[in-house]
Amino acid sequence: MTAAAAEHAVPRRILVTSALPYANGPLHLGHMVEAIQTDIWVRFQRLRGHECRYVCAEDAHGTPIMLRAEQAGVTPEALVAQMHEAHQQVLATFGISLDNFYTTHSPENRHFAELIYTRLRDAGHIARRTIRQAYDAERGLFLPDRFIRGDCPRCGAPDQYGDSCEACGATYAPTELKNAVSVLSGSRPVQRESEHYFFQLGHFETQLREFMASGALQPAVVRKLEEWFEAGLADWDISRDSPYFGFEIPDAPGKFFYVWLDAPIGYMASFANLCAREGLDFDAWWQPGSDTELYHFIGKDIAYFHTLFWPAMLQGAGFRPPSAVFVHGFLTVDGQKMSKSRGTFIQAATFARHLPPETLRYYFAAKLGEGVDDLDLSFADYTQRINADLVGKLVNIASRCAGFVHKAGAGRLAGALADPALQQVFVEAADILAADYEQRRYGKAVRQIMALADRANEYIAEAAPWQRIKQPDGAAEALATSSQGINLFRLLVLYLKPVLPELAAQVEAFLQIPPLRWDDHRTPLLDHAIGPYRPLAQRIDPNAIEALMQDARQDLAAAAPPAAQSATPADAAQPAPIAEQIAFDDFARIDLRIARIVAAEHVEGADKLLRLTLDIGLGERQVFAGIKAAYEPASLVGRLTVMVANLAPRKMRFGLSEGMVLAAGPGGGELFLLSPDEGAQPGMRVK
RNA sequence: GGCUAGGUAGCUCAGCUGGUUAGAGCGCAUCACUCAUAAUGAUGAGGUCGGCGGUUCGAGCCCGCCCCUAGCUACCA
Repeated sequence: MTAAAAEHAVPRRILVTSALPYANGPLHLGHMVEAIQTDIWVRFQRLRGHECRYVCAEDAHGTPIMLRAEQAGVTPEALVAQMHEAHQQVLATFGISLDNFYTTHSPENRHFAELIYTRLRDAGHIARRTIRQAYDAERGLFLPDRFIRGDCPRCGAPDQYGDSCEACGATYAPTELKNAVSVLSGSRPVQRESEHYFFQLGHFETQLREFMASGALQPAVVRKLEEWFEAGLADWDISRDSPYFGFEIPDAPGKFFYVWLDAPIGYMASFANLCAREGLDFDAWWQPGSDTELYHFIGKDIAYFHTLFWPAMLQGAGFRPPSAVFVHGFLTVDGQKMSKSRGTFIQAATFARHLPPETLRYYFAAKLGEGVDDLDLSFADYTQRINADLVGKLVNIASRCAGFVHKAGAGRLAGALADPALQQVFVEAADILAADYEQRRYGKAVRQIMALADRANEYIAEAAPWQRIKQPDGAAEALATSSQGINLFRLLVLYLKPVLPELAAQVEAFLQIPPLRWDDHRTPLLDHAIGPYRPLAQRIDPNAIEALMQDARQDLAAAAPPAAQSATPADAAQPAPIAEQIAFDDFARIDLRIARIVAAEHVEGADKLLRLTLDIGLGERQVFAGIKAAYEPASLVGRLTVMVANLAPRKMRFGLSEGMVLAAGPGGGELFLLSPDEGAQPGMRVK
């Protein structure tokens, strides 16, 4: 259906979701890309007069939640409730117009998870197999790969995750890891057998291929899917052993649904909860062949779950598949991946404390398209764009016209348009803009709207009401042209209303009109009293951005887990807490020696390492030190420092490292080697 | 390693099935205006379209190789 046709057809019934945020951390700006993209689409549909419901929920289950709650000394339910509250608040701050923000730890979700599972089971889509898995005997639970760390079996890099090596990129099974330890207890994981339940995805290949060909997916996603089809559709492990925070599988005591099974079912649960509240007919929306539409907005990282497992689960259990899945890319900040260690990790709530949330909606809208491309938040670009587009050209139109409406017309708009042809240009843009919104080409829509704003400013410059009004009979003309300007402004605000609902509400108040609807673009506002103009948007203060960045860094320091291992360098400003007390004997076991650096050189292929040759009196040792960013090799040669001499040698990709040198600092370029005072000699023991 | 997406002016991005001197906004320069939150208007400078090779009468667009960025590699959530 084309957008133009849709406008006059019967209202569509549309259910929209965005991905469930996980209840183990605050929402960040990456979450907001998705929430904003979804909300703009939802608001657009409603503006057009369609029935559009938007639901989401807290993703409450899984091992990380269980452990985090335990660490905080609260129940998982309490942790989830707390995160739920915080997430809901942030979403509201950004104007995300959810009809329901529910939780996967709910009776409705248990009901649908059990229902879908039993239907799949009874239809023969569930298999059972015994698998071997790493188990933490001390803590009494099975370990996900990410909870096992050890040395990479290929390159020997220490302290790598159980599934892949960050140093050399190798992927492997956690059993292949050398010196593997559980990050929970530090104990060595043992292998233990357990029966798991599997969803047989391969049974649905035909339906999934149809789904893929139906136009429900973007071209890039289809190509990715083809790759997955070629690799073969493997069975999906949907069970986890007790203890696990989630729903117990009905016919399997001690087995729980894997969090990813009940997470998407949370869309249904949230909607069912809404239905109960508002008297909607759930089945009318979810039964096969329903004439309602169902859309999921997701990030590209979870495309697999939403384009394979989810449609297969739905169809296998007798529900309708999604009408489409809309996949978006990731957010980068000033060109860099959002990362805690790089300090580019910005919480949504922190942003909202310093900058108006609607400006982020505008900025994202201006850069979002229908593709899966990543989106960069460049603060310089953001500032420029908000100041130039929103304040300089858009709001300025009202600002420069309103005065003349009051001076020349006592606050009442003229009874006729001064330039019907120009008005018509603006009116005719509506269909194209609607099509762009419908196809999620928000950036294109915003560009066109801003081009129209340029036209409006040109018109006003040409009409020059400030000159007309000085002439004896010029008042009527000044009123006519400034009224025309206000009408152009009104259309621009209408077209931007899905993006800027708050601004639109302010403008509706200023114009003293009921809430704008899409169809209103056909009817100009004539012979109508308007209120006095008040500034509708403020320029971005560069200091606010500086303060935001500072706060973001503090959030990180505050959120840094006080865990024993320090995989990421701590913030320099915030000294790490003192470690656990040890006995003198423990200290005495460490053999520290004065060492002279006799050679230092770059290591071919290593990003961070320098190869040091150390003289410790008793011979030479080779040590690889991760200090490349902080020191020029030449500057090190000849100087004295301190090394741990009795550290077990570590085989690294580039050779054997026989000890380590001592340095302080957060890492990167900020590292400071220790030096002994004058007189120390290589080989002396440090006590 | 394999795969997916991207690499176009200082910045952010458009460029339809390959077709004449590659576009927009911002920024910058000059001029104009002074109604407007120093906002607006006019004019202008600025690009070997990541690199190399190929197909073609003709390539930003097609093909091959290479470089860079991001992501996926699905029993991490």
